[in-house]
Amino acid sequence: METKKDSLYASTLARGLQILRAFDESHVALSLTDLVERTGLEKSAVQRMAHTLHVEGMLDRDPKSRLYRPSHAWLELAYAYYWSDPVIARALPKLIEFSRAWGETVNLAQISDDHIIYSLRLPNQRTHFAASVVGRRLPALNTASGRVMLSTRSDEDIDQACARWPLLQVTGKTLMDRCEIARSIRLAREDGYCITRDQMLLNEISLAAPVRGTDGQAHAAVQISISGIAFNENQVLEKFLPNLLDTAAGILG
Amino acid sequence: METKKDSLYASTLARGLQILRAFDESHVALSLTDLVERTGLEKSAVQRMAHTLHVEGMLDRDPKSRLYRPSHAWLELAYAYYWSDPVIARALPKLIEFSRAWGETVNLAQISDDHIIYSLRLPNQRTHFAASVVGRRLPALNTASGRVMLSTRSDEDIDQACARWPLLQVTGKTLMDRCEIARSIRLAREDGYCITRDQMLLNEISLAAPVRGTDGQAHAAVQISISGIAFNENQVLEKFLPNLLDTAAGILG
DNA sequence: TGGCAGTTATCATTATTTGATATTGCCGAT
DNA sequence: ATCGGCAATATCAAATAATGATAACTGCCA
Repeated sequence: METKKDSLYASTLARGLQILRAFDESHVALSLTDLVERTGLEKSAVQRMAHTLHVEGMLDRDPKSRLYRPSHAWLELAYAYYWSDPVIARALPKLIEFSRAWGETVNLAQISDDHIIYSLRLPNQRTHFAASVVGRRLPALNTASGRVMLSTRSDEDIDQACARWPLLQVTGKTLMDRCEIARSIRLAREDGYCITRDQMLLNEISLAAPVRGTDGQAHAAVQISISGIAFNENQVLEKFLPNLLDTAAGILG
Repeated sequence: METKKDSLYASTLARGLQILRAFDESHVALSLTDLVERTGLEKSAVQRMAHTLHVEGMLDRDPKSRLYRPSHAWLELAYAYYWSDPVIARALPKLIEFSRAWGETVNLAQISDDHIIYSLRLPNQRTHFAASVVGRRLPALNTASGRVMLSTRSDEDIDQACARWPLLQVTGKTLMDRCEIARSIRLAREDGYCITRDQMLLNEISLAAPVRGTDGQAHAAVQISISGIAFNENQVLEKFLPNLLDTAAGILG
């Protein structure tokens, strides 16, 4: 037990959180023994934590299979998050407007450490499930949104990020070359947008514009996903870029 | 200290959860003392819990104001929830299809005790923030979705619910008469849908259709919000009902 | 500059968690 | 039906980790 020699650190609470975080896109319902495996906690600890979380309404349980599952409370937390983030409230109407006007998928992405997280998604066509629901985290360097946000930071920040931030190969064509990525970011700085293709999904073109605060730095990015079959990059730029830039600029402007 | 004389109950974890739940739509950033007030916990306990949650990445903190706020992790939890709920995966493409075809706001609502919770929302027009973000909970009896889901249950269930479930006056016109509500539910049973007006928002017409499982009971409802200025109830029914019923029936069908 | 409210730190006390173990219950195989 | 094995529950003495009172600090505003 690696105690964080921190007298204020409540390890029981931390253990409970570990249980919550054991659930993810490929672990949707877990038994006690699954939880023991995934968290590395003692069987008894898992038993007590899961029980407590269940009593407190944070975990549902199938009485038949005895599997634990996330409860609706997890969505309520998201609701509280939405109210707490001032960017969300300003972005949502703009995104709705864009979505309505163009009938294309629009997302709001935010930086979360060295990843981006999609905090608003307005899907407009059938696509993969992961691409339509809120809360997905992806390595910032691999995404148009991440790059365009990074492009508003200092050169040192960019160099550091390109050197150290994680990469994840998602499709066969996900760009993994850090020099190329750095180049892409500098280009984004000049252009004021970033466009990618086939990075998270084959035949998907992703176009992102920065949402700048008063300091000029991007707190978020507005991103659209366009079919790479129906359009090529130039067509996407021509058709959507001006409005996307307007939409993004209007959020904190 | 009201111990739930339950030897498996980890009270420290429960206290941590209390901190999380202290945040909501009107409490978006809380100081230590705010948290003490809202949770009723000891100052020291709050200090340790908040600190732990911060270290664990569940709370962000503004170093200037020292206020705690929900972190992006709250959205990640929502992401895990989405993958865990099989209804969501089946509903999402249908809702996208409907949204695209009709250009109107569509939601998926689920029963959560005596409330409904919106688990998917595809807003298509500017509306109130609360009506566009996922995770909002409303008393089931006051909503078309709640009533139509309830209408698929037994008579006893309905009677019990009408007698005991909570009501909440939201607009000046929110129906608070339990007899009227019971009547509305029985009508919904006959009709296979439920329509309301001015209940959660003035000049909003809400139309809901049940998503039935193999047992005939509704696990969810598909609901649309239509402007009561542009349409009256009959027009809404005529224009949208058939497709809404199809959409809802197609989800678990 | 002083005072105050809120935050951070400390520590002896003790309640709570721990983790090993025992028991129970469930499901599939025979 | 019966058995066997695995997983879930319950129990309990030991000791760790949480408690809560209090004290020290900090920064803000008058």
